Amino acid sequence: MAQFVHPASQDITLAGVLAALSDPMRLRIVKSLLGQADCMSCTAAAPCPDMAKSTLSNHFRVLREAGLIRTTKKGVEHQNTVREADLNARFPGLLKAILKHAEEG
Amino acid sequence: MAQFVHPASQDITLAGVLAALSDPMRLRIVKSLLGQADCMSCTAAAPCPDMAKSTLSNHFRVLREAGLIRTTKKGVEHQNTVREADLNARFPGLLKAILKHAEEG
DNA sequence: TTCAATAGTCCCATACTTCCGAACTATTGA
DNA sequence: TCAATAGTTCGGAAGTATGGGACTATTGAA
Repeated sequence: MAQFVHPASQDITLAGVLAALSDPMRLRIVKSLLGQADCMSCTAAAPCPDMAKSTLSNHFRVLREAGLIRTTKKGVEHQNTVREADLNARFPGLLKAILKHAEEG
Repeated sequence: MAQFVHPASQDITLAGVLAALSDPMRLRIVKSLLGQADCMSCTAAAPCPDMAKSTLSNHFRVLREAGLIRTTKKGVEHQNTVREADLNARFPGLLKAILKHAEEG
């Protein structure tokens, strides 16, 4: 899946993670993804239906480049998952501590 | 001290806190402030000596408006403290979880 | 096969932020 | 009263985000 840029887990930075999650839309995307056991397509995880496709795509790119999610292509959809294990290995407890406080939904 | 804008603790938002801390310089400022028992002036907490005064001032404004620090004026200096109690009341465990991973220094 | 539909990405113009230097304010101390 | 110090505010240049439209890739149906 060389078409997507996924940083190695040791390259995930604290500032990068915080910057990625500091956008309420992206926080909601990550929360959606964690709520699902399975992968989700971009549109399925979209925080609001009226967001432009390009903007949504951009948010996913930011999350990917920050190392928060991994995207693989399956047919016409892209499957996204939170890189929970990598994140917990790099910054133990951080993701949980942040998402605990993300608004209910 | 009406000259500074300090949000009420219930107005502190998760996105605001994350955005404020997603800048490495501001993360270092907060880390410096927490390392001190006492208040610190802006320049004393400055993350690097060659940063423009206006930039530093702006970082402190962002931290203030996000509710991370409180600033009071004392003579020619401004005294800054982290609003630890407010933050812990609003988002228990968050500040600690983030700063635990901030680079050593 | 070809064609339409679907899911995302890429590109670009506009709008918003951030950074810094310079000018400004406020306080202190000589 | 004047110089020095600590920050703030302003304005322009550089960077970043947004969303519309064109583009690519895959699927499923005719």
